[in-house]
Amino acid sequence: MSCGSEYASQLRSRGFRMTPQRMAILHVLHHAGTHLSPGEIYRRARRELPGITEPTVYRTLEFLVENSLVQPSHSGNGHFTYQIAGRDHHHIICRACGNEIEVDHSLLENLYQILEKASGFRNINSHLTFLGVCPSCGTS
Amino acid sequence: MSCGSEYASQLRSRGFRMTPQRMAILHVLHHAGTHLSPGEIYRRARRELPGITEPTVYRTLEFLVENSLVQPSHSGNGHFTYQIAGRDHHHIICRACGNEIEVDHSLLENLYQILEKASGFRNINSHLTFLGVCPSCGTS
DNA sequence: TTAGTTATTGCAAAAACTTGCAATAAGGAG
DNA sequence: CTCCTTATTGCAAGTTTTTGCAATAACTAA
Repeated sequence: MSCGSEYASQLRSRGFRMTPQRMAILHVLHHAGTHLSPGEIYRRARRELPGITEPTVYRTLEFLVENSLVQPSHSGNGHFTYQIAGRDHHHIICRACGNEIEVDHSLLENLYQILEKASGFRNINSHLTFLGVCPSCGTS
Repeated sequence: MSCGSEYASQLRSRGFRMTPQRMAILHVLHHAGTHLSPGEIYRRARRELPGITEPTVYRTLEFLVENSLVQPSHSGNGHFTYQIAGRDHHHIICRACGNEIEVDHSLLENLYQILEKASGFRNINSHLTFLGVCPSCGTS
């Protein structure tokens, strides 16, 4: 709960409220160290706050993403996975074994500028997931 | 159906079969001109093949992706969307209005090489979806 | 501290997606 | 053309995700 008040004031300053449900989910993500699926988040949050419901978890995650406290990323299979917002990074998942590594955002910064210039879009900031074949699965 | 036999032989040469269900889905995607959600594909395919079922649509899409006849991409909300495989491109979706444009893959080619060199992964070929703010929604 | 406003939650039901398994039918062999 | 093998489908039931709405409770202001 050390970080709770930090999150709380971030939300309050934008006119939102801190609730036990949001705390529980933030706590789960804060201590997970990696991204989790909504189902897994629900299961863990329930340990801290037994009454929490699934719809609340889904809505809360969406809310926290909109407020930049949580970062969504794509799992290989087309679903979202969530982690606490922090250092900007991306993922590469091995198409063969599912193994996954992080890529620092600095490698992509250049591309983002090119994209913004070419498209006219501004403020591009997606978290990306690449699929490839990892060194140990590489055949040829 | 002009293109059907083309697809059929591609599958048969790999030991798979061409079926009315696969034909219907390929036909839908071939004529859509854009990416569609599984639900929308199901609805349209049913017009061509009334008996087709939802599980078949989901399984077929996954199958066609694995065989590179269909290209999956992420919609802004975390779900998959599908289109006929063809010219390599990516998407930028406006976070505000949902408007969406295509970006040619050539802009990213450089990045892919950098990523492969930096990570040791090979054969990186994801279709990417970026989120940004489009020119007409840009405020400041 | 209390009362009021309204953001947020839980409930219930729907929609979207997945899975296992028996029945079917595509395509090759004879 | 007919039979056989087995890839593929449909069915039925499960899980996951979404939605609407009434009840609740966080925060603000007095």
